[in-house]
Amino acid sequence: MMNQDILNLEYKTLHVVMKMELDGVKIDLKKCKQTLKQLKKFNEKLIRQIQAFTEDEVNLESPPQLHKLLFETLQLQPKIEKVGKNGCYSTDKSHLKKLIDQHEIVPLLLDYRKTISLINFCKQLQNVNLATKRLHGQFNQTGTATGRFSCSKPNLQNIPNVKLKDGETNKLRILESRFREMFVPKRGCQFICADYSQIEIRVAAEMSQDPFLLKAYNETDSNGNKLDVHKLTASEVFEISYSEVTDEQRSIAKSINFGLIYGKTAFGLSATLTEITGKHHSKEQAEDIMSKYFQRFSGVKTCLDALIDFADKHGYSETLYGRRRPIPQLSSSKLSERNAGKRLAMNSPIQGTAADIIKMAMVACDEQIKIKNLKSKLVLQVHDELLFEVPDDEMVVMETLVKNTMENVFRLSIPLEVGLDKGNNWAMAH
DNA sequence: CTTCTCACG
DNA sequence: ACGTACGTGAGAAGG
Repeated sequence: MMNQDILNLEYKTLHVVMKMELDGVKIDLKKCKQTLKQLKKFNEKLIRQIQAFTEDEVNLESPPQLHKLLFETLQLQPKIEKVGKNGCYSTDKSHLKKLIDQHEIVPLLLDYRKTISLINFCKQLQNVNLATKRLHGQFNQTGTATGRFSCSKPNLQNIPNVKLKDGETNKLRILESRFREMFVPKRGCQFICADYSQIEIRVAAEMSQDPFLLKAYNETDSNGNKLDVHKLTASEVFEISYSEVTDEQRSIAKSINFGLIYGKTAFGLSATLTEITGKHHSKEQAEDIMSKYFQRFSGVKTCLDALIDFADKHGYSETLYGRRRPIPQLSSSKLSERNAGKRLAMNSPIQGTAADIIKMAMVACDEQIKIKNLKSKLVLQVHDELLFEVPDDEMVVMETLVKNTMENVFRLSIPLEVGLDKGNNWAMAH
């Protein structure tokens, strides 16, 4: 059963989405073709290098054949791993990285995978509509479990997002960084890209009313600068002063903050800690950090428990705006299923509330554009981000319109913050 | 049709 | 004891 507020929101959103799909987005086909050519060349070279290690023809797209090549022909030693359903060791990126020192073929395989993936993106982006010469993805408004959009034919919500650091020379990274540059505004226009900053953590702060989380978003440091939520978390968990937090400690705190949204366990956190620090961290060490976290952020703990209780009692979870998601897993007889249900009960209201908010923002921005008789168009939505195609003479008014509308569309006890970028392509580089 | 892998938030 | 972080779509292989 759908709540009336949500139903109204969806009806209003429908018109905005329809226009977004019909308008589509312009692609720099020249850049796309050029990149495809370079990727193909790069890919052929990798194939030659890889095939040199074996006499057999190996289909690198086949995990079973790759398993054979690595662990039988080349005798690599898998690390503490179990086999999958087809009796093979996993050969995905994270597992290959662990084997990187064992054989020079491993980095080549990683690059090969990357080029194949990027080549497919190139092919998809070339399928522009013959009449409009633009790309028209389908934004599916219904169908996801949480209220988010999905996008298909092509999926415009998973375009590589790589920002190069100064002096980066890795050729594949450079090629990968071009993909958002292929999305360009039409003549006489610029893009405005507006994204909500940490919207899910802010929703968690709102739902929990946890004093420390509220403080992170409501208060400033002694110099009047905005606080960094991950840094504040680190200072609480590691019991040090805010200014003493190291980059590594901040990065650990960040993974805790995101982890809480997903119902991460101590086991999962220990793996993340090992990855971040490069040193082994036990489950017990992770448990220590988590218990310290929930001791300090006790409001978060209470909130997550309440979300589980609510879903247990009703059989569904609910967002701040009343969107529901049934969670039948909670009444499963299998413990692992029930645990999965608990994670959904914690995550869905948070992810779903963020989805509600950006739908409201899409509607509100569309209304404002109409009221002011502007020609600016919404061209993409990527979960917490809106991309507008804006005529040059509307730039000034649109910048404030978009930011203000998005930040004020739904009032929380903490501010919603929107980051705004403009440029002549989606990468906004320079 | 299912499994694996990989891109995004 | 159980399995281990949520939500998506695309492409390829293998059955």
